[in-house]
Amino acid sequence: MSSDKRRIIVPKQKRSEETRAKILAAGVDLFSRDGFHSTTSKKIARHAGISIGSFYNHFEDKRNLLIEIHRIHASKVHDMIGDALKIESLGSPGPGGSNIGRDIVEQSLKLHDFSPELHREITALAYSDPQFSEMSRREEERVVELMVGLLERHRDQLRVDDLEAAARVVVHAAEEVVHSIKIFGAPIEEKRLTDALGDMLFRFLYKDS
Amino acid sequence: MSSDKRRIIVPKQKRSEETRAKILAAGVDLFSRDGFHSTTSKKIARHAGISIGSFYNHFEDKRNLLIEIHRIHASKVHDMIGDALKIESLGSPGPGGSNIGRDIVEQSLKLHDFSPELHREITALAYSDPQFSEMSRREEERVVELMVGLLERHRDQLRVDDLEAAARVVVHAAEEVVHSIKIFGAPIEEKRLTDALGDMLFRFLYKDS
Amino acid sequence: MSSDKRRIIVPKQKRSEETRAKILAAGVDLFSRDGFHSTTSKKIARHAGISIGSFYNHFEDKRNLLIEIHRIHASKVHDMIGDALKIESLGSPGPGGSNIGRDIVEQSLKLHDFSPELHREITALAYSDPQFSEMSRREEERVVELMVGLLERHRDQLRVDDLEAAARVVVHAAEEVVHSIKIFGAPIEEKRLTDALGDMLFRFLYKDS
Amino acid sequence: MSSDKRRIIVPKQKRSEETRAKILAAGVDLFSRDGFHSTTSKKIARHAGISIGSFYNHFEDKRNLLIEIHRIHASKVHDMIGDALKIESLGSPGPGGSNIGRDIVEQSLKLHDFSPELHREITALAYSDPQFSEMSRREEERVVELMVGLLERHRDQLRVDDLEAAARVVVHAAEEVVHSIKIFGAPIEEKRLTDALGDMLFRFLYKDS
DNA sequence: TATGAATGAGCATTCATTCAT
DNA sequence: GATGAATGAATGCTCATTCAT
Repeated sequence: MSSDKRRIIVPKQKRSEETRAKILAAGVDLFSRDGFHSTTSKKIARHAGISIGSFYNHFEDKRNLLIEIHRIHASKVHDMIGDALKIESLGSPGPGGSNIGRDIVEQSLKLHDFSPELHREITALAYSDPQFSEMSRREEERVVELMVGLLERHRDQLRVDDLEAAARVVVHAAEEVVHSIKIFGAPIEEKRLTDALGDMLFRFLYKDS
Repeated sequence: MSSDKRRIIVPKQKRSEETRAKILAAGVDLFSRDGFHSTTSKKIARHAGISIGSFYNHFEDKRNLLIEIHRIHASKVHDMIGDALKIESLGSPGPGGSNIGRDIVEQSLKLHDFSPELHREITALAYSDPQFSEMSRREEERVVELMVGLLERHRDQLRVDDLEAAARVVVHAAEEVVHSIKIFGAPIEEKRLTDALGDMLFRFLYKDS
Repeated sequence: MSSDKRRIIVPKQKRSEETRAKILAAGVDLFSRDGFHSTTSKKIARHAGISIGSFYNHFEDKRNLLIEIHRIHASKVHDMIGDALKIESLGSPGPGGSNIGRDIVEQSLKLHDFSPELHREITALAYSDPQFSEMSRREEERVVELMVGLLERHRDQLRVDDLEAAARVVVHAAEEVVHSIKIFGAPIEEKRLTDALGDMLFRFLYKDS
Repeated sequence: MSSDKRRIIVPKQKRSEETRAKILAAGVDLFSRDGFHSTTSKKIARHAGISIGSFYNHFEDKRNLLIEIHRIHASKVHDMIGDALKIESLGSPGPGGSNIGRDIVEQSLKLHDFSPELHREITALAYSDPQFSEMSRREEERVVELMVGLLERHRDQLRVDDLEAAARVVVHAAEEVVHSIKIFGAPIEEKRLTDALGDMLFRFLYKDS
C-alpha cells in the first residue's frame, strides 16, 4: 500500500545534499528578488545551476520549496528572538534607562535586517494564501509564547494583567511599525517612529512610569 | 487628427455605465473570494455576464480593474474614517469613561467590517507589488493626516509631543491588531485583544491617567 | 433578389463624401506609416475622426479600403506616367544628349517621390497576397502598354525588335533599381546607380550608339 | 550562478535535434504555402507533429523561426551563386556564343527554382518589415560582391568602368525580371523575356558588341 | 540520482465586425 | 447616415510538471 506520490529525495549522499542546498539558496535569492509569483521553477533550477528534473526530485513543487525555506528561516528567526528575549535588560527601567519597550523595538529592528525581502514576500503570502497564513500564525504563536515568558519574568514591574493579550498587542504593534520602516521605507525619520513605539510599549507595560 | 492610442471607454451611454458597474462588482467578488492571482479576466467577464472583449473595452487589464476598485474602496473607507474621527469622543477620559484609545479601536474594527476580504487581498498586494505598495502608502498618509488632526484637537489632554510619529505608531498598531482579528481570526477572545490595544493607546497618548 | 451583403454607402450627400475622404486619407497615413497588418480598423476610424460604425458604412473592410486607396493611387501614378512618357525627349540621342534611357530613369525616380511608403506597402502585399498581386499585375500591364507606345514612337532609332519584351525588361529594371534607392536607401551614391541604369537602358535600346 | 534568461535549446540530444529539424521543415512548408501572417505557431507545431510548448523551447517565436529559416536558405542560395559565378563562361562572347549576360540570366532562373515560394514570402517581408529589410540587404551585398568579382575577372572585355554600380544594376534587373517569371508567372513567353534581359545585360557590359 | 526535451492546459489580449440607439 | 458598446473566436505565449535516457 505504498503511496503513488512522486518520491521526494531525502538526501543521504553528499552530492544530493549539496544539490538540495543549492536549490534552497536559489529559492531564497529569487523569491526575495522577484517574488513568489514571478519566480518559475525553471528559473530556480537555472539559478541553482542544476536541472529542472533535479529540482522536482528534491521538492514537490515551487510552493513546497518556499514552505521549506520559510521553515528554515522561521527557525533561525525564532532562535534569534529566543536569544534576544533572554536578555535581562531591565536593570533600571525608565525613560532614561534601559527598558523592555526599547529593547523589544531594538530587537525587532535587528530581526528584520535578516532577509527583509524574504520576510516581505512571506508576509504577502500570509495575506493571500491560507496555507501560508497558517504557517505564519504558528510562527507568531511561538513568538507570542516567548514574549509572554519575557513578560512573566518581569511581571512585578509591569502594570498589565493579561500577559498574553499584552504580548500579542506588543508583538503586532512592533511588527507593523518595523515593517513600515524596513519593508516600506520609513516615511519620517526612523528615530521618531522607534522612539514613539518604544515609548508606547513602555507606558503600556510598566507600572507607574 | 486625434491620438491613435487604445481608448478605454469613458461611459456616455447608459448601457456602458451598467457594464462598467457589472465588471467592478464582479471584480470585487472574485478578487475577494479567490485573490488576484487566481482570478482570470475570463472569469471576471463570465461572472459579470459580459464578454471578454467588453471587459477590455472598459479596463486596460486585470490590474487596472483592481486599481480602480481600490480607488473606489479607499475613498469610501477614507470617508468613513473622516466621519469616525470627527466624533468628539473625549468627555471624561479615563479607563472608565470614553477615550481616544478605545474609540480608535472601535472605529478600526468597524472599518474592517467593510469588505475585509478585499482589504486582505489589497494588503497582500501591497506587500508584493510596488505599485500597490505605493497606493497603500498614499492611503496611509491620508489616514495619518486625519489622525494627526484628531490628536491636535485633543493636544491639551495628551502627553505625546511628536504628534505625527504618535499618529503613525497608533495607526500601525491598531491596523495590525485589527488584522489579526478580522483577517486572520482572533487566536484569543477578541475582547482581550481590543482591551489591551485600547489600553495601550490610551496610556501612550494621555497625560497622567 | 437583392444581395444580402452589407450595403456600402455610395456617397451622395456632401457630409457622406467628406467622411469617405477622411477615411481614405487616414488609411493612406496609417498604411504608409505602420503597414497594413499593424493598422486596425479602429485606428483608422479614430485617426479619421469618425466612428468605427461609420467606417464600416463606407468600406466593406480594411482590405477594401486599401484596394480603393490603391486604385486611386494607381490612377494618379498612371496619369503621371502617361504625361511623362508623352514627352518627345529624343532629339539628339547619345551619352551627351538626352535619351530615352536617361528619361525613363528620371521619370521613374520622380514617380517614386509620390508616396513611396504607400508604394512600399503595396509592393509588399503584391508579394504576399494574390489579390494584390493581381492588382499590381494589371497596373504593370498598363505601364508596359505605355512603354511599348513610347518605344514604338522611336522605333527607327532603336535596335530592339521585340518591343513588348524590351518594354517589360526596361520597366522591371528601372523599377527595381529605383526601389533600391527610394525604398531601401541607396547603398552607394544614387548617381552611380542611376548613371549605370540609364546607360544600360540606352545601350540596350538604341542602335549603334 | 548563471543567467536566468529564457534559454533556447541548443540541441545536445538527438531527439532535440530532430524536433528542431521538424519545426524548421514545417516552417518552410507553411510560410511558403500560407505566408508569414497566416501561419500561426500552433499550426506550425501541429504540422511538425510536436507540441506548442516544444516549439517555444526551440524558437523564441514565429519571427525568429523565419529568421533562422532565412539564414539557412540564404546560405544555401549564396553557395549556389558562388558556384554559378565561378564558371568561366566567356570563351567566345557574342550573341551566338556564350556570354556573361546570358549566364547571369540562366543562373538567376536556376536559383529561383529553389523554393520560390519561400523567396516570395521573404521578399514580401523585406518590403514590410525593417528587420527583414536589413537581412535582405545584407544578403544582397554578398551577391553584389560576388558579381563584382565576376566582372573583375572579365574586366578587359567589358566596357563599364564603375563595376560596383554595374553589378548592382545587373543584379536588380535580373532579380526583378526573374521574379516576374518565377513568382508572378510570366505574362509573355519566358524566352522573350530572358532573351531581352540577356541581351540587355550583354550590351550593357560588353565592349563593342 | 541527474538530465532536459516534451507536453498542453491555460492565460492575457486583440481585433474585425455587428447592431441597437 | 452616424455612433460606439458589445461580441468572441483566435493568437501568441507561459509554465508546472512528466518521463525517457
